[in-house]
Amino acid sequence: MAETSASGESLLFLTDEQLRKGIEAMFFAYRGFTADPDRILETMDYGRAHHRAIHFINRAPGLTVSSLLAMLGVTKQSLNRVLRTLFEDGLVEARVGKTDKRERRLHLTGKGAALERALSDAQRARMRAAYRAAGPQAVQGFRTVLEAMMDPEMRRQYLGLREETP
Amino acid sequence: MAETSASGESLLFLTDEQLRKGIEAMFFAYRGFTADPDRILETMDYGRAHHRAIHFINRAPGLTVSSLLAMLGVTKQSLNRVLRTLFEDGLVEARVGKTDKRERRLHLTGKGAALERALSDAQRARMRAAYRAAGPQAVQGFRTVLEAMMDPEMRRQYLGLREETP
DNA sequence: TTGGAATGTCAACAAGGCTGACGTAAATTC
DNA sequence: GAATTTACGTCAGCCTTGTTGACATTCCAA
Repeated sequence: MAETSASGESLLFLTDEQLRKGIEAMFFAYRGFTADPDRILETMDYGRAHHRAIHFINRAPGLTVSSLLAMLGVTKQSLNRVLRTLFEDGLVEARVGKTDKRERRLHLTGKGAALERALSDAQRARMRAAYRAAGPQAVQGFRTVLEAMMDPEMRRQYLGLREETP
Repeated sequence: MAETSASGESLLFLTDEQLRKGIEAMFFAYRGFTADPDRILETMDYGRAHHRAIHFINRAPGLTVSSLLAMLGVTKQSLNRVLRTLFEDGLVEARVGKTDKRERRLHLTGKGAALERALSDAQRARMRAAYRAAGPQAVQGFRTVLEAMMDPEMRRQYLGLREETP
């Protein structure tokens, strides 16, 4: 089929059919992407929202509630409901900001870090298998397309994250 | 940085750091992926669930409720709530199956097709821009990784879809 | 000192998942 | 021809996670 030989300077890869395939690939792949952590989470009383919070707190320990808010793209009320249960269950702790005492700097506890590891191990295992099956070239392309698909603001977040401990 | 030169036979692209980046890329990109249709949908009284139903009905006109169910991976109660509003609003119609009269074959009406076009135009525009920015090579890799990331059953669905009018 | 930022909280609501139970018509099997 | 299975619809109730709006507190900064 001509459609699979999307190489060189032709624009065959931009046909509506190709685009539709990309759309469906995103849909089905995202399901796979979340399936493994979801299975772990449902045994506890947590959902995907908890996973996301835990992920980003682990990723940038000491981040403030408002930066977490910005990354997750939800309202503070929504995030708070999640954070509260994580506090109560002793997975996350908040330390008052040093320079600005209004801020609450978020950190995983040992217990929280353990759950994070379990979740991301599961998710990484799938990602690793996919990467391995596809090869480095494909992975490079995968990341390139995903970056181009983000909203500009999100792309900034994605590219610019670093440890927040000013 | 060494991490960006994931080429050749090295396995640098399989480091935890690379995998984490892939995970976050999926998260942020999926947000962008759904953002444009979501904006259209919220002006009407619809949500992402309606979009998904409409997409797959358009994609395989005449499919049965149970195959749609299998593709979406939700319960019939959940799908039915969505389908009912689509029937009521005259976007989708159900025709009794010819050979098996228990089946309800789903089709978009003109109105439904119009909405589908609006939604997928918006979504394709972003996908097209991303594809164009990334180039054919990257697109190839993108699709390869996504396919590898799906659950096997979903991969079958993804690869095997065709017009259902037996 | 005063305005605004960072945060928490209460209340109410909606979408869209889920389970369980039940009903009906049509097909299939015995 | 009767019994079972399949394809679907529906009622009821529950949960998570998102939303808006309103209000309080604390603290930084001009």
